[in-house]
This record gives sequence, C-alpha cells and structure tokens, in this order.
Amino acid sequence: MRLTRAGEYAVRCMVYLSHKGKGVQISKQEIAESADIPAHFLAKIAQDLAKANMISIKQGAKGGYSLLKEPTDISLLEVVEVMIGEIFLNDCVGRPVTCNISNKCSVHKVWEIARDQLRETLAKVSLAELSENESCIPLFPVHNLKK
Amino acid sequence: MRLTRAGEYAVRCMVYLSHKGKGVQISKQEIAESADIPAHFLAKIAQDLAKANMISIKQGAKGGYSLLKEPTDISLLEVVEVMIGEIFLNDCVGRPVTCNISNKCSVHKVWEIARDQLRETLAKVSLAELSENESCIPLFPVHNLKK
DNA sequence: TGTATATAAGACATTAACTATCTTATATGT
DNA sequence: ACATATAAGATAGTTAATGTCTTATATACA
Repeated sequence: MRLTRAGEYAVRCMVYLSHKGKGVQISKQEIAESADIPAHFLAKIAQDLAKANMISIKQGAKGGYSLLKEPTDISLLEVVEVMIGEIFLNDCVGRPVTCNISNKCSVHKVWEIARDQLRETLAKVSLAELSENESCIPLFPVHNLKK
Repeated sequence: MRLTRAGEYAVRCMVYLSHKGKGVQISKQEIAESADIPAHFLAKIAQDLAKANMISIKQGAKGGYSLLKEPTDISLLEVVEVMIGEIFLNDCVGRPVTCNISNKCSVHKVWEIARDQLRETLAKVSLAELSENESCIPLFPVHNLKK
C-alpha cells in the first residue's frame, strides 16, 4: 500500500525541474545525480512524463528534459497518477471485477471516500509549492505538521 | 498502492464474524464459502488475527473461529493493520532509510498528512457499523456517497 | 480408546509486480 | 563524419504477494 519507486522518482524529477523553472533544460545525468535516481530508470520514467505532456525531451548532444508547464499548474497528484494510473486503495474500488461481492460490500464506500480524500490532498499541492520550500510544506495548520 | 488480498480477506472474515456477534463460533469452511476466501489462505489469515487477539480459534472437530471483542470495539483500521502493519503511503514516510534525502524531502509532509487522514478515516469505522449495513455505510454526508 | 473431523503450522510453489539494466537505434551539435 | 546524449524496447533480477500442500495436533463422539 505504498507508492512505487518509479512514482517516488518521478516526483523527485519533477520537483527538481520545477526548482529550475518552466522551459529550462536539464540533462538526464544532472537530474539522476542530484535527485538520486538510477540514470537508466530515469530515462524510462521521463518517457512516461513526456507522453503525459509534462516534460519535453530533447535528444542528441546537449539533450535533456524541460518542464512544459508552470510548476504552479502541476499537482503532485498528476505526477503520481502518470506513473501508477488513477489511485485506488483497494481492489473493491479499483478492480470491482476481482471482487464477487463488491456491489454488496459494505466496506466499499469507506475505501471510496478514503481514496477521494487522498486524491484531494495530493491535488491541492503544486510542484511550485513543493520546490519552493525544501524542508516544510506550509499548506496545512501548524499543529498538523508538528508530529 | 492498494490493500493486499490478505487484507481484503481479513476484513471480510471479520465483518462476517461481526455479523454473527462476539463469541459466536463459526467454522472456517462456512466463513471461507460465505465470504469467498480461499480456505487455506483463510487459515493463515486467521492465525494472524488470533495472534492479535481479535479472534479465538478452536481446533478439532466442531472447531472454528469466534470474535473476542464486541464489533463496536474493533475498527477497520485495526483489522487492516494486523495484516499489513502500520499503514504508510510512500517510502519517504514508511522507510526513511531507503530515501537518502528524506530529511530534506519537501514531499514528505504531504504524504505524512495523507497517511494520517487515511488512518483516521479507517479508524472511525467500526466492524459493527460495517456489518449492520451491507450495502451502504451511513457515516458520511450523503453528497459524498452519491458518486 | 479409537476414529473421524477440523484446524495449526510451516514449507513450498506459483504468480505478479516492481526495479533495474542492457542493447540497438536515432537525433543533435560541432 | 564523429562524438554525445537520449529513445525505445527487450530482458533479467528481485521482491512481495498469493495460493497450495503436507504433517502435526486438538477435539468430539461412538
């Protein structure tokens, strides 16, 4: 019940690019080293991000990646779901076919609400906010952060 | 990013037992058939539930499982976490060791808040509520359910 | 006390998902 | 042309999840 490494890496990559700004081209190697992502794995992840029109990829000498949108216009949720598809927390909601009793399953609604909450939370955070503040995200009441 | 089958099965088993009530003994076979759980797999799951003092297991002829607590006193969260351990949604929060930059990771706090929200949502629902109402859980505003 | 029944406990096998790497092809700058 | 850098897909390795099987043990009841 956790985000995949690919998902984590995609977020790191996008946060790194956001820090540099829209349209600024950065080499794959620099991103891999700075964000601690296996270079070959990053290549694959970048392809997914490019297909989703989040970054543009320039091949050849002096190639690299650059953001296609303003960091303010990309949410954490979008980045995550590019990599893992639409979030769901249990099969009952995400794969109703695999569950013979999903239509009479009393637990279904709870998981549905939990999923919606999670997606909302991730949707509220933009890459701009994430890349502005490295150590703390000032989007929530302070008492929530002090744990 | 989804609950394991073992987790789903554990929930089904506990909901089924809750429907019968605390202390009422039900055979493994009946639970397996009714809740659509592979019988052998259920045996393994039951052992985990027993270790966590959620059910008692009676061996031998006319053996079976029975709830040790009132369904009102068991939350969905407890059942889930017996099977998968404390919920976390990404490595940054759950396995900080695997993340070289977790202490300066700007995304960390968001995932932490998301996890806390999720755990709260699951903690608010008791097995009693789940087993009372097979098709709908009346714990949340109606507009949230109509989706 | 013996037999049938039912679960315990752990080993084992299978499957699926995830992670990572490797190879060949293609594009670009000099 | 040649060096550099990424594309794209194949492949391999690793881990986790799922399911099955076997032997052991406990209980009920004749």
